[in-house]
Amino acid sequence: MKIYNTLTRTKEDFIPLEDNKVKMYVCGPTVYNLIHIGNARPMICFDTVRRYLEYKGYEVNYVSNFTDVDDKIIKKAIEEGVSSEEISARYIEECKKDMQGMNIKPATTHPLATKEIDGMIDMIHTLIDKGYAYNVNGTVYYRTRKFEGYGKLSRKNIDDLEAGHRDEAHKLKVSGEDEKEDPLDFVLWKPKKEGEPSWHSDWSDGRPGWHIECSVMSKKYLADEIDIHAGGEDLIFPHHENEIAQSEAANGVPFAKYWMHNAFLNINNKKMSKSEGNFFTVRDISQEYDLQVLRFFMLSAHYRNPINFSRELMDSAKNGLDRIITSVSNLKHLLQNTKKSSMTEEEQQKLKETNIFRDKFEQAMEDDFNTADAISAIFELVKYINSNSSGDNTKEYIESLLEKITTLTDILGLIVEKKEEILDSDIEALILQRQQARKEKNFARADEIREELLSKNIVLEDTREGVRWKRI
RNA sequence: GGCGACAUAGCCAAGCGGUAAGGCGUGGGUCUGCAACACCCUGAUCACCAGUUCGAAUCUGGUUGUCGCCUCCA
Repeated sequence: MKIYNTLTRTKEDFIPLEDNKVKMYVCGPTVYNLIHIGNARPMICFDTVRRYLEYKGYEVNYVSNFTDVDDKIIKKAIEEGVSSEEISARYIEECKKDMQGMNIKPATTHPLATKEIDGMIDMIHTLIDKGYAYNVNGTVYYRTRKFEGYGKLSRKNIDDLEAGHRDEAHKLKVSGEDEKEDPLDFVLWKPKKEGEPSWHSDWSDGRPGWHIECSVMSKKYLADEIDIHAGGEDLIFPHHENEIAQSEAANGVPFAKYWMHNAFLNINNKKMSKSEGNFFTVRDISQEYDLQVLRFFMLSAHYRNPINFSRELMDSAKNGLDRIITSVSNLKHLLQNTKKSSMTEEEQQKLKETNIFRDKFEQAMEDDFNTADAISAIFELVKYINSNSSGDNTKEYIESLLEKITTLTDILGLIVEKKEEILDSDIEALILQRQQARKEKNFARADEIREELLSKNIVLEDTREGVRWKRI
């Protein structure tokens, strides 16, 4: 299996630190609002990575945090006149609902920054002791130049960073800037301002900087050295660069073996932002589409390529996903009509042929999780199934086909089996009435009933094996 | 200014040196009482220029264009 490692900018063979185990950390959202569809991309991509690793037999310890102390949370709390905890608790709940809709597995652990303050204080002490950090009037800074490998992930030259101050940014002097030994230094601990949540420390009553939390949670719930650290590409600098500086200086071992970063999701080729008015939450999208469509859409491109989001592309994704769902529901429908008997020789042969699609799927996933290619293998399997299954087949054969395809869709986290829904008895009666009318060639009445059911979002499809219906 | 990514049919998107996967859409056909589903058929020489090679969408150099990071941000 190959993984593109941002650290080396090459695809590398994946070799876990511990046999059959994977320690994986994914930077999670700051919970000050409903998550947006941009937040959804890393969640979906790396959930899929996890699912494939598990399919391959690895035991995955998957940790993803919620950042629940932050300027934006505090701001929102002040606006609403409630506590920061209330804001973060609310949006963690909402986030979990969205994740469920997108069929994202809960992490092994979802740590909260505010519950890990002690660990952060400990690590900051270690960094100070080792000379990598210093306290100025209650604010603790990381001594960036002291860390030799600084810039190795983002490939930034430490001197360019200073010289390259952008014009606008230059004017915005952060308060406390003058206290730093070096403009490059970043905050590990800052004193509270009036009304802000705070914790006691030797330096001041205050709160941690953003970067330290991931270093600490990764260490606590995984290990000093982990296999995979992932997140959006914008986190490469400064967030992940700083995490490396903190963790490696404190722990004395490499932080993460593989760094994975997903590209952005854009709207009309522009970065999504509130000021542009092209901002969508996952909740917005769920009003109009099943979130499975969003998941399928995200996976239809490689995770390292930027993707564009639009209604047209979502509609296209919906139609594509429906093709897979239809094929699966067709198999389930056949299952109710096949005679129970063991597979014929011909069927066994055909089943064997489907292995090429599974192999193609795996090859795609082995190559840095090429989900776009993996999906094409699923479509080829769909076509094969549609052409090689009918009411004449045995139950065992149809069941095997069903298992083949759902194994693959499960890896991508796509739910393609619709729940068995009980039809209301009067709807069932209408379907029977329509069948009777068709038998009597009273097609006008038959169409009338179909229209009536359509108005209730029930679509009927007449097949050789009887009437199939679905909700739309 | 520094660093980086990308450019493949109407749209989306694989491809990583050997003569262009897949999906959506379009048009035609088969099946069907009709419809839907499904199936068959239908489309590109890969931004441009130059080079390396027996051979390039795939490698090198250049041109043009789009985007991202360098600042909170998935």
